[in-house]
Amino acid sequence: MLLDILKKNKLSVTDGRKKILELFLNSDGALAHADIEAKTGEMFDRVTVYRTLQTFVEKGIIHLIPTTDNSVLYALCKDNCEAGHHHDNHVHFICDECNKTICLEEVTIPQVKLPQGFVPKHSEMVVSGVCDDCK
Amino acid sequence: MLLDILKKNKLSVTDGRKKILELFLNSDGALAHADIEAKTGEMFDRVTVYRTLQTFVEKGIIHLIPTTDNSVLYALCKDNCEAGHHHDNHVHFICDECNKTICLEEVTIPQVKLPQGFVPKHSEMVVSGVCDDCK
DNA sequence: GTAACTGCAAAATATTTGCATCCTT
DNA sequence: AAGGATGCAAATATTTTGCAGTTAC
Repeated sequence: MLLDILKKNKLSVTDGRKKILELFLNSDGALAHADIEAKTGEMFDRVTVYRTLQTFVEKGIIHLIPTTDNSVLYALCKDNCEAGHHHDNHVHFICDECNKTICLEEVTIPQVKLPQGFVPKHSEMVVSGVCDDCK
Repeated sequence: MLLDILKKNKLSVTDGRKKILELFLNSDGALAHADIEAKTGEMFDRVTVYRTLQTFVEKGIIHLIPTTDNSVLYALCKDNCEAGHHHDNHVHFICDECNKTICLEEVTIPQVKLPQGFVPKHSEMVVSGVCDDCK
């Protein structure tokens, strides 16, 4: 699974990529750069983490989640994501209690009617509140 | 108008606040810290801009717009926004061409049905594509 | 062997904090 | 006059870049 993903995307298999991808596969929610750094400790250079995340985003292995603070959140894309063409049009949920960000794969972002002249290409939706675990 | 907003929020009227609020009132879209710094030049210290924006957010004069990069975008709240209780549940549009972020006041964020156990408090929706000016 | 990846150092950028001074009320 | 707001300096934090050494294929 892990190796498949890397190979399918023509990425050489390195310790850093394996470890970071594993973190995403084992996480139900989104991860920030800081989360990954915390969970990998001294294993890799901070720069490597930045570059690995960037590579994963470019290849469409992970996608970005919008936030209102100046942070960057990443979450795993599902199988049908490909480079440059993501199908991650699901709603993201941020829990105010535990602060986790969760991909609600089964909740599709609804279409909205835009004013005259606006052409939509991509939509993002973030709902915050209390998650199932914290309620 | 400008003074009313500051007074209504019990903020002392200073040059910085007047100027920055004026920028928002005259802007159809969202502004980043950098935009404001660029438009005010050497007028105020960078720190003052940070603190002013933070104050405006706390008072509910402006609100944050979610982004996928590590930037922070601010937009003016409409009249019925109050501290801690925003009514800014409208869709934001980011134009891929001119890169402007526009508040679509008239487009309300639709409700979505969440999985069992999730309690929604607040929703954000960002649509990107091509805006009316750039098409 | 070669291209790609990593670590290190350093630069560039962004944000926060403390404190003395100045301005608004 | 008093409290709040600002500017400055400096500390932190974050992200990017270049390059030399190492690793995957």
